[in-house]
Amino acid sequence: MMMGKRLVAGFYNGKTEEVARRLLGKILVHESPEGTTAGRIVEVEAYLSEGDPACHASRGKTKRNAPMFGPPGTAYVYLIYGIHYCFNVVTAPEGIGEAVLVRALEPVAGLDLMAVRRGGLEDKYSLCKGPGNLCAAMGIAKHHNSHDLSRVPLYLADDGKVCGEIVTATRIGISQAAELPLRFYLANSPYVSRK
DNA sequence: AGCAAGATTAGC
DNA sequence: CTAATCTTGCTA
Repeated sequence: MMMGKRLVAGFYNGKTEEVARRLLGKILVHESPEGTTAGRIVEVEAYLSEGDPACHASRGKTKRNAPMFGPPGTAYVYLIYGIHYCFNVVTAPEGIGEAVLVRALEPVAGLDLMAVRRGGLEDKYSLCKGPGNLCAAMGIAKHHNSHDLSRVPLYLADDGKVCGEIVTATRIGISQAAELPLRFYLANSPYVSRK
């Protein structure tokens, strides 16, 4: 299944906010043993190393956030509230702890498998809505932590499709630095978790 | 060794 | 608005 060109290292050049915006419209693909699922990124949030206490890396490197300090294009996957996984793309150069949280996808392949993973949910607009939900639908879990996103089975690709207007907003679900404009989503997408 | 907090979600 | 559920990191 061809989902476009894999993203290469140069894609991550520039500030994390810019890379976050650049990730909108790109495709996340998971070729799992159960089948392939893929979704177009429609909503993201940037987490920065400086002036951003909401960022997991803001208090230095620990066992948990270590992948955030790895090379750009690394996956940072963690369990939140003991129940849901959150999927991030490491964006800053190695040694700097920054990442982009993917908050919503427009499903583009493997919708049936996504529905099964979501417990029979059939509404395509809800399949990958929210960071925990998209991980469930895509079959992303803790064993993907630290994975190199230029390689199978989990990778990012660009199918060349141009995305529309980008809206800048504040991040969801955080208590610190909640006023920073670090959330970005596609204005015309019905798959965004919240407008 | 104990404990509070957490980039969420579904259900009342 | 709250419970569910568990790993991590900080404090003692």
